[in-house]
Amino acid sequence: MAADTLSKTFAALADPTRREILARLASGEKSVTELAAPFQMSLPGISKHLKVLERAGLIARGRDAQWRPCRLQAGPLKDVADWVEHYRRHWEESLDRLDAYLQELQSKENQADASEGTH
Amino acid sequence: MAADTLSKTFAALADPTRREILARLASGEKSVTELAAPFQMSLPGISKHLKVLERAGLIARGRDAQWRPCRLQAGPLKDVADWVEHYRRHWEESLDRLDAYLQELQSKENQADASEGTH
DNA sequence: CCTGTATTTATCTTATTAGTTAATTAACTG
DNA sequence: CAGTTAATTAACTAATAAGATAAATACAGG
Repeated sequence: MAADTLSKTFAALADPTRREILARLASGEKSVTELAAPFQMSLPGISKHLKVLERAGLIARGRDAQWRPCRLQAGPLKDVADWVEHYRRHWEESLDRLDAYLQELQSKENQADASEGTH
Repeated sequence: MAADTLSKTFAALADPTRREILARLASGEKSVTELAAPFQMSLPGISKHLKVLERAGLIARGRDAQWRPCRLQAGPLKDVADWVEHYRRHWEESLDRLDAYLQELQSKENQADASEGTH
C-alpha cells in the first residue's frame, strides 16, 4: 500500500467488511462488540479492520469505561468524492453513447416491425 | 482483495501509479510505452498495473499492429461516486462544525482585540 | 526469413494483508 | 480482590501484491 492519503483511503475502502462497518457507523457511534455482531469474523479480526479504518482517518475512537466507541469521520471521503468527480464526464459520455446505441437498435427494430406486414 | 466489483475498483484505485495512468488516459487512448514513459518503473511493472485496471473494468485494450492502445472506461467510477455520495452529509456536517468552531474562535479574538484598548 | 519494436509471460523476492487462536490489558462489579 | 466484560496485542499461517530481470510472443518492414 502506498503511503499517500488517497491511496490509504482507497485501500481501506477496498474491503466489504470495512465498508459495512462505515455504513453502520453512519447511523451513530458503536462499540467494537456492537460493530462485530453482524459478522462471522472473530473479534480480533474486526479490531484489525478498525485499526485500518482509524489509520485512514475514516473513524475515530473514544473511551467510555471498558468500551471504545467508534465514530465515523467522513473527511477522507470528501477527497474521494472530489477525486472521482474529475471523471464524471467520462462515465456520462459513455452512458450517452450506450443510450444512443440502444435507441438506434430500438428504431431499427421498429422499422423491422413496421415492414413485417408488407412482406 | 475481495471479489466484489466495488472492492476491486477501490483496490485498483489504491495505487498512485494506477491513478496517474487513469489521469493520463482521460485525455485519450495511449499505448503501453506511452503510458510507461513518465514512470521509473519497468515495462512489465506497468503491464501488471494495466492488468489490474483492466480486471477492474477501468480500462479496455484494443489492438493496432504491435500496439495495444488503452482507453479509459469510467463505468466503475460511477459506482464509486454513487457509493461515496451516501456519506456527503457526514463530511459536510463535520465541515460545518469546523466552520462554526473557527467563527467562534474568530469572534472571541475580535472581542479580545476590542477590549485591548480599554484596559 | 531476419531484425527491431511493442508488449506480455515466467519466475523469483520481499512485503503486506486477512484471518485465526491464545494471551494480555483495562475497567467495572460484587 | 476475584470474576466478568470489552478490547487489544502477540504469534502464526496462507494468500496476494508489487517490483525486478530474463525470456517469449506478436507484428512490421526490408
